[in-house]
Amino acid sequence: MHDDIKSKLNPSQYEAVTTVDGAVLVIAGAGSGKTRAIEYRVAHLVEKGIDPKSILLLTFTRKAAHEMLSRASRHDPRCKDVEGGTFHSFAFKVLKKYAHILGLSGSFSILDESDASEAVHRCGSKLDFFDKERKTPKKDTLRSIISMSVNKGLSVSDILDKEYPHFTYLASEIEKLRKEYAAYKIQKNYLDYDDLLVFLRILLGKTDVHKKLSAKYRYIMVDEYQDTNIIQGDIAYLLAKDHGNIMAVGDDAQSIYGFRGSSHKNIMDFPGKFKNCKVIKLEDNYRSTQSILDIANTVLENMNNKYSKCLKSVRHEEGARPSLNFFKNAYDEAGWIVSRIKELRDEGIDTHHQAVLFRAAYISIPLQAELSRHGIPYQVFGGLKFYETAHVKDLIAHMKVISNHRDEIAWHRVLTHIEGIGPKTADRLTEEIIGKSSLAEVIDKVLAPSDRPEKALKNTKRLASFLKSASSFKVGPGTLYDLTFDYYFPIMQGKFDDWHIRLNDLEALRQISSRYESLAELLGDFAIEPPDRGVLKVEAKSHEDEKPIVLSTIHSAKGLEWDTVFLIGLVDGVLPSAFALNDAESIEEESRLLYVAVTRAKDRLFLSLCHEGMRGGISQFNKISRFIDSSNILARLDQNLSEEVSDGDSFDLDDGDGINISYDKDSLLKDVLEF
DNA sequence: CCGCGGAGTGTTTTT
DNA sequence: CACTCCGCGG
Repeated sequence: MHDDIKSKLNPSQYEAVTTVDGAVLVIAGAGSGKTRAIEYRVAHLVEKGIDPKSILLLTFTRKAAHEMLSRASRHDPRCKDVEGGTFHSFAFKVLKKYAHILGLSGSFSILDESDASEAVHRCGSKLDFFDKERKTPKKDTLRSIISMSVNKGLSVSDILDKEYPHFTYLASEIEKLRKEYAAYKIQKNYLDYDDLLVFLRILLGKTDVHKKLSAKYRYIMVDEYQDTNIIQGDIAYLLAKDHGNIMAVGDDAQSIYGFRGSSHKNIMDFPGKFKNCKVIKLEDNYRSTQSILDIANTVLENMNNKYSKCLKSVRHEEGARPSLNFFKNAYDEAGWIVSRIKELRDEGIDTHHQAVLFRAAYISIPLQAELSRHGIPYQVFGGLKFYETAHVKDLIAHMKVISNHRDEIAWHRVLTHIEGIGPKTADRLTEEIIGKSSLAEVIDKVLAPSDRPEKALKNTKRLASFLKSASSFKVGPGTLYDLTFDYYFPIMQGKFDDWHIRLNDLEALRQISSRYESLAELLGDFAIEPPDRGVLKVEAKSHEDEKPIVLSTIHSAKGLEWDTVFLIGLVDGVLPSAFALNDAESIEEESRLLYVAVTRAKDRLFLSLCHEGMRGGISQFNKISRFIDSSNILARLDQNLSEEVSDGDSFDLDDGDGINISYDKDSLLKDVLEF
């Protein structure tokens, strides 16, 4: 192994890998072999005889943790016992064990974003916050204001000044609401995503739990450190302060999570927090050709905050010049990308070595349609998760009330799906339900009485019998799913016109459920480490074993790389996002996002945009992104107009000149109605 | 009090 | 375009 290390790493990587004790900050430019350094370091520690269970690897996504540990396991199988995960999943695990120290039950439920909004709404109603006489923020906005104040460590009024100046007059009331919401969650044994971090910090900072944890985890590693927020930074510090063995890895130029409170200050302050912190820089780029890096470097150069980085390719290849491609509309663009993908595939670049990246998931919809049309399988990362869709949330809510019969948010959802029961009755019943000591009692005492209208009665009975069979004998999550589905299916058909499409998601949920041993585990994982939206099944006749091409938001593409990258939607309002245009700091983050996107490409980079944009149903002319429309970037790109690049694949119709007009409106209507 | 239909609104990124 | 909010009829 040792010779292996020396031959496979450059001197800086080698130093990072072989520094075992003390604090180390690794500043790693894009493509500089950061993942490789972590992979080898984990393997090296284990080889040295360090117990893998005493190594903790905190990453930003579960995917990243999994990737690094499975790579490390190839060097030494013991590496699979290393603890790895996101801050949130780690917090979940620790809190399950130690929540009682904070006076909380270990069987808390996790509120996802929409649950949290519901909860905020309940608290607001209780405080008579929603006054019809005045304009108040919606529940989602309130939740996000409160969350931002937690994650950025600022007061509600600071957040309002910055993000919602028109609501500043409500500052003290929203502050009150924030407190009410916090109290509500503690009382109901709910934790939202922020609480996981906040409570872990309290546990580590104010109790002796940090002693136990730092005795257990002797070696801490944190990836993507530039994307941690203040709370996460504190957690890392508290975990490591007793022994000082911590390695943080990051790149300040790739900080793209400012919107949820990440702060590049963490990375700057890191060396000051730990004595004798070693700082190692990885600067050589192993990934991309020089002409791709030239674009990346120019993006950095154009920013106000200067980053000292200048990426240099060690591949010694100029490579193909990246191109900028203009299209009339999204369909032309999609058609062109699909034919280019096929071309490259025929040249031997497999589709899973290609990726299409975008700022926001909705940008990719026309492309998804085009890929399906051509039978090319694809997988979408980022954007709306399938667990956030209404039908999946519905089904999960039914499983939640079985897991925790005091989950009032889940009950409310379940009850309002019964015909004849509306929000008011649901509130009243929920109130009764949470006073009961068991689900059986709920079924007998609350759901049985018959003082309701005929229709509601029948449906309540159906619910009661479903709950009885689902809870009366020990059913595993798989069986429970089936029972829940049988109950929910007719409701779903009534609620959604497109229920048949939604069945796909439920099928995915069925498969996931059947893999779990316990319901509590399923629900916990579902909130914290949600599965990605499944591969879209496309009948790929000629290329059956073809791996899907990745379509991903730039955020979700972090840390990954492909031979060929298509970056679409390079217009003002998309990248940079319309949301960021008023604020210099946000604009900077958008341009770091562009930096992250272009540095994902190894060999080929295609930038594109289309001029026909839709906003709120009104079409408008899209302007080229301000980041691209600068002479030093344009000079490095080959530019193609859509006429030159379009091929025979898209529809090419003339305007029908020369065909006799044989219809008037009446005869058209007549023909239409015939069918 | 429920549920339907019409009007209005705002639209990112993730755990 | 999709989701939420509001007002009215049953």
